[in-house]
Amino acid sequence: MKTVMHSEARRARLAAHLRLTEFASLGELVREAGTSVSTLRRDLLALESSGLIKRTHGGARLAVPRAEEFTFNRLSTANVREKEAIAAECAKLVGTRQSLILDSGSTVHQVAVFLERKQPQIFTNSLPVANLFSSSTHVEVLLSGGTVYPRLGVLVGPLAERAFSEIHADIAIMGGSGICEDGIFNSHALLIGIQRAMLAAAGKIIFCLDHTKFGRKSMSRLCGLEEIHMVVTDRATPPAQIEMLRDAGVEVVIAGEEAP
Amino acid sequence: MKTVMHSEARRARLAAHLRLTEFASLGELVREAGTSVSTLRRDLLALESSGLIKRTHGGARLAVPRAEEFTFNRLSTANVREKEAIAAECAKLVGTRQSLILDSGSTVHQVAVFLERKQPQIFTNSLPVANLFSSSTHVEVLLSGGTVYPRLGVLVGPLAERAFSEIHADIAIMGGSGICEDGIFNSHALLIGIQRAMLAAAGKIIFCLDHTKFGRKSMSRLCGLEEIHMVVTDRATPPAQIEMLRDAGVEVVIAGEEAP
DNA sequence: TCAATTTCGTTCAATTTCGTTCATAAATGA
DNA sequence: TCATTTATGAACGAAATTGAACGAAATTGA
Repeated sequence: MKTVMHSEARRARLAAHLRLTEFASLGELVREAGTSVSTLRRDLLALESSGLIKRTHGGARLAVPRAEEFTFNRLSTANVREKEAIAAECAKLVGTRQSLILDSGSTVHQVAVFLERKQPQIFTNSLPVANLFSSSTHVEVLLSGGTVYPRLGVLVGPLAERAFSEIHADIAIMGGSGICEDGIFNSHALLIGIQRAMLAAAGKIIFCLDHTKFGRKSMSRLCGLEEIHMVVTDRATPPAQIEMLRDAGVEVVIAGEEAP
Repeated sequence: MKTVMHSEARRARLAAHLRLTEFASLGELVREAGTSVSTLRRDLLALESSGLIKRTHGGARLAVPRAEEFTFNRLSTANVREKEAIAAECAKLVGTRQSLILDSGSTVHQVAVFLERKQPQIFTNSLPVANLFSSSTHVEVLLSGGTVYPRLGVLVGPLAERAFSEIHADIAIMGGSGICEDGIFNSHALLIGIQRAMLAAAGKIIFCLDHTKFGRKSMSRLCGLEEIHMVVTDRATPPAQIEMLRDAGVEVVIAGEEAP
């Protein structure tokens, strides 16, 4: 798989990534391009002189910002660092051209950012995710219908729920607001029905939950631990909690733990 | 399979590979063609002089990148003035708290911009329209499901079609690419089915069509003039065309005619 | 404000790729 | 059959790309 990518292809890929994310850090772009920092800098220079992007300290951003869309603002989301690590790790679990169900929520949205190269087929009720790929030809996005929930850009209601009850996907990548030995919880009661339909429609269920979600319950219980297959979290999660999950038969992946 | 391929066949194969991958490195192309680097270079030279591809350092890329079929941003900037006038006029036809079906397309998108104060309930298959009301609590947006059509951000497919067949709205605000005495036409065959469902679901049907659309037919016929109730257009539309519409029983509103 | 860290831009050596030339093999036509 | 044309593969110097190093500039945190 040691294919050397050449400048044209690399730059196209970088441009695509930036169109997707609006802004990207150096490290992110280095990972995306698979080259050294020097080369990446030269690429960014070229893309900048072509007017496509603007370079910034520590990264680059799209020259012409995308139209106002539902999109998760980096600054407005908490624990960006951890969520990015979790997202990158979770994306590694996805194979090429698999069909995925993507939950709404900021962590899962982050996962989507890393998914383009996997050329997945995505089912989602998240407008931000749909917007992310609206200009990508490599990713097929099927949006459930539903009423747009203001500010979050999540599609809710019976239309959304029914859409998921009529499909099947290889993997569901989910989020939640709390996890403990009693199961997984979510704070939006409106979403519970939809999430249950998502769980029922997927062959494999992965939850992305940062350490702040552990040991917490919130309003509505979504499902028990026995219904899920895998949890991706960060290093700050207490070992006892991880032990508890593994005892319950849940596979746990910890982002940022080196294992070459 | 170790047949000596003739240059023609080889080049066709290379072209096909590039059409598929957009970019390809030398090594990749050598594998594809099964020749030495020298011969491959000569092939690429020939393909380049035929205008099909562009050679790059380390490989080659397609001369005309695919998937850039139509970016209606540029096309629409030409008639922005007219479209805005039409949109403003069309928005005046909408009452407070009515339920609306909004077609995809740039003109109808413009109408949506003027609709917020009417506090409408909107059914649409247009991602840009949904995004427009991202922070508005006055507008309720119900998005049809469907596959996201790249670049345009339109939801298409059976899910979208079915969504509209199950609802009813006071008014449908529609767009098209051509209108003449035979009816209304649209260039995207994918959308025809959805638009028909929209028409069937609305009590009143308004088409927004600037003067460039008159007297034109395009690929697919959407409906006859007897099925629609109103057309909003601009002052540059020939009077004969307007007369024709009125004779057919269609109410015509001309944007920018009244003195305020 | 100052110190520590990160990022930037430049230079330089190493590698890869390009274009040209040359020799050989196959195909064509007399 | 032989000469001529065409296609192919290899070789080699020139040019471009790449990755690392290092001092300068900017950012961050106290």
